[in-house]
Parts: sequence; C-alpha cells; structure tokens
Amino acid sequence: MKCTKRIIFHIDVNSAYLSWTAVDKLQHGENIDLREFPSAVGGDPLSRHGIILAKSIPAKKYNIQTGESIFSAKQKCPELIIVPPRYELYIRCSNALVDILKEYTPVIQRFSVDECFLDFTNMENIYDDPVVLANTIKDRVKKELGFTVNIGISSNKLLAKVASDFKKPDRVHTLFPNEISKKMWPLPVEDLFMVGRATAPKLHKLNIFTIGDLANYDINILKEKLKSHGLMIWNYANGIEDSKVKKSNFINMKGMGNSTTTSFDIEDRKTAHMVLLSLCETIGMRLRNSHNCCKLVSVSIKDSNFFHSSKQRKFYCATDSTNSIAKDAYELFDELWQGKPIRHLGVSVSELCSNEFNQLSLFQTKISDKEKALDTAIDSIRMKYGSNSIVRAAFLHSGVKPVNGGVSTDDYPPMSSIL
DNA sequence: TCTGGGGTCCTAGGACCC
DNA sequence: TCTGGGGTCCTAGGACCC
Repeated sequence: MKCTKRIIFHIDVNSAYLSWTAVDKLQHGENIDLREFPSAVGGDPLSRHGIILAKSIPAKKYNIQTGESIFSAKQKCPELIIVPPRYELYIRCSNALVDILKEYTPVIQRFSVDECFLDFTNMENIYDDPVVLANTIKDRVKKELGFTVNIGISSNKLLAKVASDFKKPDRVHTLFPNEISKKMWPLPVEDLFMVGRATAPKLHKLNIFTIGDLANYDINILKEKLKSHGLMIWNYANGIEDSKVKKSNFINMKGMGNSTTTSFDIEDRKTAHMVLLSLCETIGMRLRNSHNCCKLVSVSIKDSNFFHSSKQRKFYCATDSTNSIAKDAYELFDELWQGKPIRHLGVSVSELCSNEFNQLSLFQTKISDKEKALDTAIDSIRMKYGSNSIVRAAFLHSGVKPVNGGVSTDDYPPMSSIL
C-alpha cells in the first residue's frame, strides 16, 4: 500500500478573545491596543462570573492564568485592564477566519471558536511548500482581519497542535516526526495535550517530568497506573496519532447542555424550577434547530460550598419538547436537592437521535401536536425578534432571566476536547 | 468583589439476566 | 443448597479540552 505523507495545519488565534476585542476597539476609533498592555477579558464579579477568560501577552508576564479569579489576577497586577466578554463578536471573527481558510482547502475541522485543523495531504501540486503556504495564510489573516495566528505544521493533528503552541505570537512552526526528540521531548510533560491538572502529579510521582521522560517510559507500568489514558498519552508523547480532520457538524453531536451561575444563591424550589425552565428553553430550541431529539436528561447542582451533584434519567421516548424536558428536570432536581443554597444549576441532554422517526413510547403520553406547534411558533418568533421577545408569564417580576444561554441562529459548530 | 460555561470520554459499582 | 462468572445497562462522578 502506498503511504502518502499527510500534511496537517493547526491554526490557533493568539489570545483570541482579547485580540478580537482589541481589534474591534481599534476599528471603532479607540487608539490604544489592548494587546500591548497587561489586559484580560473577564466576567462580572458582581454577578459571580469574575474569572479571567483570556489574557494579553504582557499580562502573561504577571503569571495571570486563564480561569483564575479577577480578584487574584488584580492582586498580581493591580493595573490590569479588564474588558467584558462579547460572544457575538467572537463568533463573527471566528467565521471570518474560517471563510479565509476555506479558500485554501475544503478539509477543515473547527476544533473550537479559535482553533482549526486543515488537511493539505495530496495537494503538493497546488502548494509545493507547506511553510510558505502557512506564512501566506498567517500574513493574510493579519492584514485582512487585524489579528494574529500561530500555525503548526506536521503529519498529524496532535503534532500540529503542539507545534502551534510553540513561541507566540504570529509564528509558523513545524514539528515533523524527525523533529520530535529535539523540539517536543524537552518540554514539560504538562504541555502535552491531555495531560492536565490531575494527570501531571501522577506522572511526576513516577519521575516523569518532560514529554521525553513520558515517551521513553515503560508502557506497561503506565497502563497499569493510568489505564487507557496512560496508553494514549504515551502514544502522544511519541507523536503517534492518526485521527482524521473531520468536518464538525450537528449530526455527530453527542449531547448539549446549558448551565448558569446565578447572581444570588437560590434557596427555594420555585426559583430553582424557574431557572431550570429558562435553561430548558435554550436546550429545546437548540434540539429542534438541529433536528434532534434526546433520550436522556440530566440535572446538576453546585451548592454555595462548590459541592457538585448530578442526577440523570432516561426517557423511553425521545423528545424535543421544552415542556417535557423541563418536567423531567424538575423531578430530577426535587429528588437531588438536599435544601442547601444553590450557586449553579445545569441541565443537559444526551443520547440524541434524529427527530424524523420519533418513536412513541407505550409508557408515555404523546406530546400533543398543539404543544409541538407552540414550540415551533415560539422558536420562529425568537429567531426573528430575539430571545426575550416572548416570555412565559411565570418569569414576569421574578428576577430570573426567562431564557438562559441565548439563541444561536448561526451554524457555529460545537467544540470538542478530543482529536 | 473569590472561584464560568460548553463539550467528550472513561471508570466503577450495582442491577439484572443467562 | 457453601456462593460461579460473563455480559449489558444504568448511574454518578471525574478527567480532559477550549
């Protein structure tokens, strides 16, 4: 069998949320460029969303970490500039980037809002040098869109992704198999994809500190200590990975969820139910929008001490009705909740199936045609006039947002944590 | 003024069936 | 009548990613 060498790019927007805000401000006449100052995108602490979502390169010098509280970031750097997140802007910027990338290859996987994989295998007749091509793309994005990207090039997705994480910003790096020992093995093991907060200390205990240590470790011991995860990261450390660059879409989506940290602790069942309903509104819309039904509903609670619990239940009849999902969510919540003050509530659905052949269960009553028509009518009003254009009476004067999570009318694909 | 939200996959224990 | 095991499904929790 002929074995052609694959050419994979991984494109990563540098400090995406922050850069996109910076560029937008410059385009709207502001004369300071946030990227040149210690700055960050962060939520509002008053509504208990006060964490750092993205930081500038100067902010990085103060050891400010994504995910840490704004409070602690300000202690590290009192002059840190904080700007609020703007998700609609990010989606627009992400789409603009992908529009450019599509001109170079149709084989694109959107891995998240700011990362893509591109496949250039068997295209050497069109592009003879991948590094030249990557520089062309990088410079064009910078010129036309105003933000910078890093591009990693290799023969598989894992190595391309590691390469794009090398020196930033505005760079192209290669990491082909013959460069692994020189460029990847000296890096700390926590720089490897899938070695996170829990795995790193376990590896340190085994005297593994660099990716090279991991690559050359006894695979049998790793498998014994870390099960299948041990084998996977050992393969990664050796550059072994062969997943395809796959077009992401709603068809292979496994589940969807919606959750929120409320601005105050919830202490009564009625308010909790209302928040659950507002979360179900968005899930129902997204299900119907993607022509899916779900068979499993799950509710999660984080109490004011940050203690998590969850409960799930299977439907024997797949549904996309907001009301029936909400009804199940209420029941699950009532069985789960111990009465402690609630900080965060979530609803998620999984075991999705197409809504075309909706099998009716013998044990559950049919969702009435009337209810279906109502969901559809509400969806179209919200698509047209916004998600708050139509609101359930129960929410009036309640202080609870009637629709939580917003309505996505575009086709921005879901993200993934697996290659 | 302390700690978000949205995904996927894996594991372990118990139920249940043969 | 001294305690089997294999398989599958369900559930809760945890790990990882962005």
